[in-house]
Amino acid sequence: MNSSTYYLDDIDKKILNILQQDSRIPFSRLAKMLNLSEATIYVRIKRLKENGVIKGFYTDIDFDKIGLSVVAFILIKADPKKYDNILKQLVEMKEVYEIYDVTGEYYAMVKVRVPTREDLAKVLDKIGNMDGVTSTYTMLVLRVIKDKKEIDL
Amino acid sequence: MNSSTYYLDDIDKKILNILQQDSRIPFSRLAKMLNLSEATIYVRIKRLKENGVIKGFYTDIDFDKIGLSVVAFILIKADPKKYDNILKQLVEMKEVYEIYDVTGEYYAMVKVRVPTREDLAKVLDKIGNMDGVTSTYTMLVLRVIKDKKEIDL
DNA sequence: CCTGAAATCAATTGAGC
DNA sequence: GCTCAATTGATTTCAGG
Repeated sequence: MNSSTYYLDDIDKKILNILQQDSRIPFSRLAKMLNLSEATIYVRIKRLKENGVIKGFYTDIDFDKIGLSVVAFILIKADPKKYDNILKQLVEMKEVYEIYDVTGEYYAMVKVRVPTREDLAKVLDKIGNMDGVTSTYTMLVLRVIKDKKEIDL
Repeated sequence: MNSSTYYLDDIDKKILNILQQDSRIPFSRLAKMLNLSEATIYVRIKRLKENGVIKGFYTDIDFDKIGLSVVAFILIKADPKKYDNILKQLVEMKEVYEIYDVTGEYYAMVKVRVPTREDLAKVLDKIGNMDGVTSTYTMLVLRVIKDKKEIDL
């Protein structure tokens, strides 16, 4: 619980649970499932969007199917004075999908996604050669065992 | 490029680019944006779903706003003979959102999400005490610098 | 905060090029 | 594979409890 925590009642939770699994479900079906009017569903979802609880409705694409099948996590150690600048460069890279500031001996962890291993090698070179990067550690993803995008409310 | 790679033409790519950012956009708007009939958009999206390029439509929820604000990545070293069993247990844990088999000195990387640091401590205890887990390394996420869910097609 | 009904707009189907 | 037109179904608004 923190100050920005938004209270969700049971109806909100049920709506969100369903929308997490299928954002294109018609409000009319949601209304039937929850025994409420369409107008209520409409107003609830509108409010959840306005409050920022719902950040957006996205489409999940099979990256393998479109030839982006190499995924890796890279841990980065850096000179603290140059860290901000490194982050800026990482943010700009289209192969970099996620960047986290983390505790521990490494400063940042990034997730990259590329078509081939050669592309990964290029990305590693680029990151390794950035001014201020003192070392990197790469974990190539061999298999995704679990990837749960939704939360149980 | 691998055997399961599915060919996307320019229209598919444009449709996917837009749907990635807003899965609830009306087909009628997509049709206008791409100068095509609604029926064409309809048929294209249907095919992309049937071919598995579109895996689903989901809703992105602000985890912070609902009180799930602690995120960590945990690297796990394990006895190879007991690894499969460890994975099974990790898959069952609701706090574990992602599990990857990775190359390098660690076997697996998992992403966990919990309400508080105490909850994280409990999860770490649980994983550390699983039969066959020889060591773990935890990186608490301090800040999410980038989290790009879509891909540029 | 909810519903019901009206009005507007969108998804889906099928004939035809 | 596309369009047009018709049908069905969904979203949005608003008056009223």
